Amino acid sequence: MLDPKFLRNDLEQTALRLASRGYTLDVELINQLEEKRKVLQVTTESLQAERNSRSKEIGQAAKRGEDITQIRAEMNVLGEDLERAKEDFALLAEEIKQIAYNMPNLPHESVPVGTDESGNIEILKWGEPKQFDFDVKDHVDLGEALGGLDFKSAVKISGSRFIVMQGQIAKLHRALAQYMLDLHTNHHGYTEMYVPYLVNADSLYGTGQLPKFGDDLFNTNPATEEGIGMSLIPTAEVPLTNMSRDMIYDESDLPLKLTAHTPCFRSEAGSYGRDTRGLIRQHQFDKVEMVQIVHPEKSFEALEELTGHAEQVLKNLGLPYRKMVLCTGDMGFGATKTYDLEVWLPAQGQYREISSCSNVGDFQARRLQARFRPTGAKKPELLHTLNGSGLAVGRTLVAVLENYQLADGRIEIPQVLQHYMGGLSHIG
RNA sequence: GGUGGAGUGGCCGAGUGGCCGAAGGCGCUCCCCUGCUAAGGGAGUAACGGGUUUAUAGCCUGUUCGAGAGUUCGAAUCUCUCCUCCACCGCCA
Repeated sequence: MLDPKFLRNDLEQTALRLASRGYTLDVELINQLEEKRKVLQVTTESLQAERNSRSKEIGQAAKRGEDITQIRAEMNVLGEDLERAKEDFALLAEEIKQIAYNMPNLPHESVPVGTDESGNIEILKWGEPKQFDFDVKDHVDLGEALGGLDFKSAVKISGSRFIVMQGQIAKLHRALAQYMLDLHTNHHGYTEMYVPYLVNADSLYGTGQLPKFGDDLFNTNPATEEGIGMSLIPTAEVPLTNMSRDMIYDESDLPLKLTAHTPCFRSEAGSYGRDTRGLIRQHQFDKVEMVQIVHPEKSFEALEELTGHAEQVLKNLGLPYRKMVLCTGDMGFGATKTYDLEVWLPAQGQYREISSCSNVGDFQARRLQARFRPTGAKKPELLHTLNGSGLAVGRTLVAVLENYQLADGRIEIPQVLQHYMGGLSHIG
């Protein structure tokens, strides 16, 4: 959620910046609503103030033994007026809130302007795509031939966009997650977390999945804003970032750097027909997530650092990748700036997203009421939150299978993983 | 799942209809006293929102005592629903 003050003071400017990411802000409508809001709120509150003070008088009069039937009759009338004003105000406030909740974050000045992914800009390329002297197979063929990827069983058990892994491939998948977690905790300063996979609606509002992106979630019954139902996490960003909800940290506690390995569940509504083959787009996939909760002045610095941590995983695995800065039109809802890391997939002959690292600024923190008290200061201030995949485990498995395949269909195991595979150097 | 108890400020804890945004204590900040340490004395110390304003200063004002709804001129206090925690019983990885 944006600072409501933007809606009052910097409306034109805000509209302009939102337009760069394809969001049209109805300036005139908001001006009208704000005008009404101001009047309604002031009248409501002054009625309230009058009732408060006169109710106090009644108490004192009653204590002195005076007759209060007259004044109580007046208060009944005032009460009705107040009731009406309150209702009108609540209605209007709700309308404004809906607009506010559905407005995306403002992009940072350094973000290139564009309408879709074609406007993203490559920042760097790391590693050379390997030249194969045989016809490369994709991860589906490789995994099935090795008996490690079982799409048929997954369809039987659950449906499409699920996977059953078996044997050494299942172990390799686990090794990847393990390795990432160890790297981030031992070398990058993150605290390992184990978190719930089912979360309540408050948490989803906090990180911005609700109200706008409810269709992407898997829910338990009845699962609505007010309901008791819970949702499966679409990313560990939700539980990790919500750690800071309703908290006031000491400045000396910052930054908080959290990481967790969790499954992620996404309904993928609206992506029918896209990436139907293989592990690229699944309803359930594992991810090692990094979250940082930082001082507002440090968040862009932290974004560079956090992205670097994700890059380090790719480097250590020897997987060629490129780093993209997303343009205004392709960024996620809450992001002020996002780097995507794309790994080279030889079978597709292209780079595919494997990590997305965003500085969310105070956008989530405002909803979360995630604050800190600057040393020596009285007033708490909003924190900034960041999140990034470090990395998506399933897609990393894809990348390892495809990049490390040998002519005979075996898979070489990257150096850093061999220790996690009991010293094994090859699969198959 | 059953029965009983409880949720109040950074923390502990009082408070059964108006004098309560809330006693007292701890903690914290500032000041005084003290040769050092320890002890002592005094003052201050919730968050969020609206209006006014150059102002995150001041002033006016609203909301918040687990959440929501209700009763009432008036609710931390009474009623209902829900959530959470604690104890015991049952069940269980």
